[in-house]
Amino acid sequence: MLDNIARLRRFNRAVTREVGALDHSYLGRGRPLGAARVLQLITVQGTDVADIRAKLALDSGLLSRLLRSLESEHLIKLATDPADRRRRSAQLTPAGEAEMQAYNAIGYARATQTLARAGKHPQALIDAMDLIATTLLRDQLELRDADASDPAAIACLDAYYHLLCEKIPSLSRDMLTLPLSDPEAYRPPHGAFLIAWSDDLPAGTVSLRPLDKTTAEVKRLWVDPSARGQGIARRLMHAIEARAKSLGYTHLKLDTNAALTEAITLYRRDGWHDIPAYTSFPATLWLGKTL
Amino acid sequence: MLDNIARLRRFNRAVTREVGALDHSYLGRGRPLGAARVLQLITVQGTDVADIRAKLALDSGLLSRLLRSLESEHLIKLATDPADRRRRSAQLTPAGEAEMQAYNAIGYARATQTLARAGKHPQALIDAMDLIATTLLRDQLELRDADASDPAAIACLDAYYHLLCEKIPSLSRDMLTLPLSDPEAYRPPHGAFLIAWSDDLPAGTVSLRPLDKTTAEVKRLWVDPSARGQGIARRLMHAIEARAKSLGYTHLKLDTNAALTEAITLYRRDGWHDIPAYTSFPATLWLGKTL
DNA sequence: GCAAATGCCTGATCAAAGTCAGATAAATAA
DNA sequence: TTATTTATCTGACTTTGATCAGGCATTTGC
Repeated sequence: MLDNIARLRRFNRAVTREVGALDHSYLGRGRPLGAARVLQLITVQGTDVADIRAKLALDSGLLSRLLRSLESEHLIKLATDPADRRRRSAQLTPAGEAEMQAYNAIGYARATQTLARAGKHPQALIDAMDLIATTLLRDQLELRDADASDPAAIACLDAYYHLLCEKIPSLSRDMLTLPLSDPEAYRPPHGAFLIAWSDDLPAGTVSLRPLDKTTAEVKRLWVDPSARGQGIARRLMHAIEARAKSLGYTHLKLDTNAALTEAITLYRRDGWHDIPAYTSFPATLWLGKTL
Repeated sequence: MLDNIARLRRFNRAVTREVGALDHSYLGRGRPLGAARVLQLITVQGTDVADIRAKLALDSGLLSRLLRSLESEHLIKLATDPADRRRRSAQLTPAGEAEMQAYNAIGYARATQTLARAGKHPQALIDAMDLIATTLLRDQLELRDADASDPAAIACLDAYYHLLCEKIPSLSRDMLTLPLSDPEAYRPPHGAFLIAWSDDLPAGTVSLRPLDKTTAEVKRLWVDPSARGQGIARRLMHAIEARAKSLGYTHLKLDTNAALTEAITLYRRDGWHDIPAYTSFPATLWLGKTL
């Protein structure tokens, strides 16, 4: 354990250097770091000023000035929120978009440089970073509704299918098509599609579709490998069960494959019980739960 | 690749938060961060002011003022270096030591807290951190001479023996004793013991002991698992060969076990060739090289 | 021996970031 | 309605960190 502390402190020092170097490179565009950080949170669609303040933990006075300095550079436009006219939201101008692109290019270049230092095993470095990011952002995990046809949803499902094919040898990737043929089934008011976000990366997903008036089916529970062991699957399951309840269902079903042992352990521990088969291959196990 | 960049940037954000939180907790002792950072580099034995400046990349004027502020708090004493009276070195006073202890306690507490967030697999988190730290500090790796009876050397050898026992089933840990029975053999002017330091963590080691006037033996090449794949073993071997040469040897020998395949690949690629057996179990392969 | 370089110190100045006490306007609760 | 809360802005101020030019004592190179 003592040794672990030494390792952790070395990590802190190494990463402080790295972050410092990144910050320094962000200064190359003649703008203090604070302003650059604020700019990077502003989107073309418009970002709530309150959101920025919360994310960066800034004093309202300081943020106000930073925003005005960005406005005087014509990078953003400030507008009052029509719904609540005390609130303001910041919006990127075309010039602001170009400036963002420039910052992204810097980040991209530095990231490439960092990966190049990984030597023979760049993927191992990325995996390690993922694990750390997911762990540190654990309490920031956010479950949000998505549409089954969103790019993020499709990316999750693709990863999920990939995993299935690895675990179930007799299953081949071309038996599973994307996007889903029935996205409508996963939309309100009868279905749902939840994504668990860690920062801006999808870490897991689960979905719900109607079977009949009182019964819905839980489909495609998936958690990114780098985010396992943190209870994300359980959070997703609890969320989707709560959603099913609020949509008026009284019974839930799901089908799974005996190869997915961790998931099955989770289901059973959460009160799911065996039911008769209601689907075919690749399903080999069928579970139900009364809400 | 694009996805990797997104992952890397998420890592940056996660870790910036974490480092920021640590920095913030260091402020709890009524001293600006700069002064705290300087203080943490100063030892009871005395630290060269020039070293501090190099490590923190500080302006000499700024450092001078920070040192004086620490001195006025009676935490350090400044003395001119007797060997070069332009140089100065800073030394912790007892009060300074106590203050350092307090900072260490803060770091320890935060580290414990971070590890607690790792959930079921804290060791996986530490391993990931190690991999990242070693990668990022790759160009800061420093080879330094050590004594075979140093605690750091013994820790390295212990890890090495552990690895040997894993790789060679018929070998048991109690057949290998520490500390070494012949530390004298690894001291100048006839032997050497090198440790590769990544920040303040030993990442690898190799040693040299005399066999006769013209021949020395390379012993115990080891690289920490978290630091593999970065050419550290090769750097250690090249350094020890250069050292052997400068000590006047013309021939090198080593014994190893067929189970240590990566090491053997390295030896052969670096011009080592088979020689007759000159030791017994656990050795199963003997190599030589002419300098 | 002397010029140049080195290591550190001093004083002046600056930008960035953060803090705080109000001011203003809008929304909300009583 | 009125009082309170909320979201933002403004102005005054401070600390921190950084830069730069010059000064001084010492060491090094020739």
